[in-house]
Amino acid sequence: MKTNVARSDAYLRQKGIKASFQRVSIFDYLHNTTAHPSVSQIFSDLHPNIPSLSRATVYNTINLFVEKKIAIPVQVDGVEARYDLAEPQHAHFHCATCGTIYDIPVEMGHAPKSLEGFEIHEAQLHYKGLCPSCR
Amino acid sequence: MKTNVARSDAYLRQKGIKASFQRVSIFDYLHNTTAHPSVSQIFSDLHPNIPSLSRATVYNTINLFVEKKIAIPVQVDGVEARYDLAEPQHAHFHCATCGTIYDIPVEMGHAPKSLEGFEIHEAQLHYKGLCPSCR
DNA sequence: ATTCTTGCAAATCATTTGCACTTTA
DNA sequence: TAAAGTGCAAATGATTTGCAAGAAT
Repeated sequence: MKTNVARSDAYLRQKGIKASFQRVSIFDYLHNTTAHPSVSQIFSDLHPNIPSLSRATVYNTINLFVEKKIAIPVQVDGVEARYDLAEPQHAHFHCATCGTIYDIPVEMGHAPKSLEGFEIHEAQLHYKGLCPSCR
Repeated sequence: MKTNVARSDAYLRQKGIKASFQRVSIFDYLHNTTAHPSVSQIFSDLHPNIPSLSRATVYNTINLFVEKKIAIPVQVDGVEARYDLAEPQHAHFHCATCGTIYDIPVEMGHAPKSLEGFEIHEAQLHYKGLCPSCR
């Protein structure tokens, strides 16, 4: 996985976020994984390289990213939240056996007519079942 | 709200669940609300009528219901889970302002072709935004 | 009588917060 | 050097668990 700190740095600044080393590292990490990691996973993976890193900072950063619409929380029915970069609209498939979350491209249909009168900000489509390797 | 304890009782038994007073009460409660309550809400609402009720029992019962596919957790991006009876397929709309979760009837489309090879057990469609009263 | 359920309290786990210290613009 | 970010430890809140007492079959 090639990281591009300079680009991440610029991207964050453009989003109005001060680009600290920790933030760039976390952004870069999210950019280079398809694992939809939890805060714990992010922390565990980055901690060896950034020994001073604290969980609180990961939480701070992730919450900031979500606020700025850079990342979105992926709801799985476990306890801890998992995160994805806010990329083009796609669905998620959560494998009940291995826990992997797959990105599924979809053509997001029009909202159902029953939603007239509502102002939709976000839509999430979430599947659960068995992935090809686990079935 | 008319409750029908006898019917709830029979329904639970048919699902292979021993129909204790607490379980029937909780099932009945879920049956008579559209609020998609959290465990805390269920507890607070039932506790006055069932003073001995404990939170642990509500958790036990809800988890049992989810296991038996009688109820489903509705993922909102807050902290606590909220629950819905597993009724015919519908989407949820979560109002960012008032927190209400609306049931939205939808014609669940066919799964995207990118999901070939996956075995789908559940699909959830979740909207977030402003409801008619809050926009 | 045996088995399952309940209720309480303590334990756990994810997340947030307060505050002193450090970094950065 | 003022403002913002970080890290630690303690606090909070939701959920789970261990276990003794109670209810059901």
